[in-house]
Amino acid sequence: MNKFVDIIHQDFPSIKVQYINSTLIDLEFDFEFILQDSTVTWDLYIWKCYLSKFIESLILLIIYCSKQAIYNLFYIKSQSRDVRCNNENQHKQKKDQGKFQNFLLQLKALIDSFLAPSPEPEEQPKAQVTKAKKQKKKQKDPLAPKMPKSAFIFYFQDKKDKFQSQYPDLQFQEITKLIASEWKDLPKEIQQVSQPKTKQQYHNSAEQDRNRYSQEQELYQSQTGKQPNGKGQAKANKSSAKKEKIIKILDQDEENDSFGADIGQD
DNA sequence: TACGTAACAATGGCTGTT
DNA sequence: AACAGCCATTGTTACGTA
Repeated sequence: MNKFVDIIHQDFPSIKVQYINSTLIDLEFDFEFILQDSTVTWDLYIWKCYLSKFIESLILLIIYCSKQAIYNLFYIKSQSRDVRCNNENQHKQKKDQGKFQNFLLQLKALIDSFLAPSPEPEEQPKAQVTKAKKQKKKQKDPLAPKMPKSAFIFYFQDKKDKFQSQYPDLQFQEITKLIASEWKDLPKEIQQVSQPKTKQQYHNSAEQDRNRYSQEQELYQSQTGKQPNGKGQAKANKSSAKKEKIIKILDQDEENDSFGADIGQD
């Protein structure tokens, strides 16, 4: 809360901040405080700058304050005050001020709708989801073929022992994080000829396992008398086609890399 | 049919339940 | 004591919904 107030003071020194209690604050300011700064040329750019600052502060407000505090913010007491500015800019300033007021009114409407009583979150769906998960787990046929291992899983199996011996005190979850981190950095190593195994090789292993899964799935379906799942199969085919497309694009990108300078000169 | 999301693949240690 | 489930990750598959 204090951080928010500090930022409000810094960005909007004309705003008076008053605590009502530990969670509610009352803000009082007039729209014309911005216009008081005679050094500012009042154009749309500056207006946008102030607006972005204001929105930034609003976001902080949402983080630090309760909904009620946000509501209080928009009970703004606008005071009429003489604006010391050039006559030629006065009309534009009033117009921009109107825009700003409209913005605040729209924002207030938004906040009002946000604050409208919403139905209490029902815990029942969550329980149903959990139950559904358990039911689905129970329904899994032990004779059904195991799902194919992904490239990451192959990499995980390959690196697990190395990381465990290297960091014997680390918990397994932490080791998993390390392996995942190294997996993300792996593409950089693809270009190194000396690298024993590249990411592509793990993807190849995964591709082989997918083929294994397809064959076992067909066999399983013929043995159990179940009709092939058209939807799942179609999706799998689509996924495979999508992957091939991505690989093609990547290959194309590699080829284009040598012409990158030409592309950049559009 | 497209999209979103849960489940699952591997792994070992830990925790909770029976 | 034995067993089940969770954690942590990425990538793929299965399934439900609009």
